[in-house]
Amino acid sequence: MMELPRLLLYYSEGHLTGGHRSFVKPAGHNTWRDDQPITIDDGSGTSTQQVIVIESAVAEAAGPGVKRESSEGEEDPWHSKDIQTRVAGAPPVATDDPTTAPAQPRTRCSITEVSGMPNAVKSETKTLTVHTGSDHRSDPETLGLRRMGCPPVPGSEYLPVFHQIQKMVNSRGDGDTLDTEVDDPSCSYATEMDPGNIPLGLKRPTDQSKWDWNQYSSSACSEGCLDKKGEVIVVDEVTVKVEGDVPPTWNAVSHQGDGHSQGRDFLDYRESLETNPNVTTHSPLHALMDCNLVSTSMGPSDSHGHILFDQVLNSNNRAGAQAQGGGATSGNIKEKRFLCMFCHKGFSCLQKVEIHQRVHTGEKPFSCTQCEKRFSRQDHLKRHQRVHTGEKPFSCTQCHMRFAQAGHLKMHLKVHTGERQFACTHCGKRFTERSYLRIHQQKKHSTL
DNA sequence: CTGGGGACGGGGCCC
DNA sequence: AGGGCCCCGTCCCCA
Repeated sequence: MMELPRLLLYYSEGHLTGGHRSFVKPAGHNTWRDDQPITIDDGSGTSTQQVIVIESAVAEAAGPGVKRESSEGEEDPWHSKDIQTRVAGAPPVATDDPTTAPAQPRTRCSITEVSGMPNAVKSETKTLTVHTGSDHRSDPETLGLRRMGCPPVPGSEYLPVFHQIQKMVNSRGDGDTLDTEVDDPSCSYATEMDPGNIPLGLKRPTDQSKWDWNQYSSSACSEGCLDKKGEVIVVDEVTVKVEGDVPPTWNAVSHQGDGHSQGRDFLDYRESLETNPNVTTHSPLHALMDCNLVSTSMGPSDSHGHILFDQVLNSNNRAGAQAQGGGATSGNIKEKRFLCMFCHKGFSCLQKVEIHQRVHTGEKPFSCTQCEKRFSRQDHLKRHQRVHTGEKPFSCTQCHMRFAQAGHLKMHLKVHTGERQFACTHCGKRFTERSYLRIHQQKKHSTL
């Protein structure tokens, strides 16, 4: 059984925070490189944030004024069983049958029209059902992409398409049709999405093992999509109950490691789903992924669509969820209720998880005006710019050396103190830095 | 080879 | 909530 979740859907249109910028990776490049020219989109356009509150999500779902039109979707064996975030009273609309509907959109799309909001916001969205990975595409036809000259790309990643969708959403703020804003610069890559013109790294790899997460993140995330920050799905707490035990893979070790490997796991996972629509998985990552896709389809989404499961998303799975983040969420879960959709690490607030997710997406919204270098964080940019200004605020009191970073000074002070706290366990040799010790051990004791 | 410094990524915390 | 700072870690380059 499950109770009726109260689902809050946030998304912003071109919402940029803190100097947030989108960036458009040049076509043909699969990874971000510092030396690559990048088109900066300051996102000076609309920056409205819209909130769709779907209360109790019963049949009337979003309540008065909100019309929901569930399209074909699919039953998710896992989510319907284990997560049960599905709206109560909204039984599975359709059973996923890849044999009968192979070309069906794999996302359940709907049009949510929120009345009472300025401009009578209409938004493309999906039902809030969390689907399996085999259900993570929006229907391009439903979304009017064909009319926009953006035919669906078989097997291609859909995030840029969703960007299109978002643009449509923007355009529909005035009640216009979906086909507006075709001249929006962000649509420029729409043609790039054409199957015949899509060397964007969006092709699906034939060999999953060779699939580069950067390829995904840089293409799908940077293809003009990054100006769509802030969309959030918050599965509100308390009302969500979860049935079933923690899936065995919930604590799987496969989602550990560095960010890219996490992303790769994430992608490989989805890849497997795409290549095998019949695959049934129980990975929570899967759930997160699909949630993301739900948010993605809502409009401004991108690969950074934030899946923020509130603290009791998995009231029964908390232990697993805590373990999942490598212990990152093992602290006060109430304080870290925003989960990274990639690694499930918990953060205390939305912005933190947004920033953190750049680890996985590779997004670097902050660019140096003097050297084109880009940074994921503003303070990193500020710190970097000391390279250009020559500013060295940190001075040694013992030798008048100056440093641009506090850490440099701290490290330098060891020269004076003679501190060598890192001792080799093999030969006893001591070093001032852990990295020195590590290198020493690699070279001297690698055979041990 | 080692030490020193520069640069940067990421998390946590404070204001 | 957002910005900034501190801290830690890592990598790289050079003497």
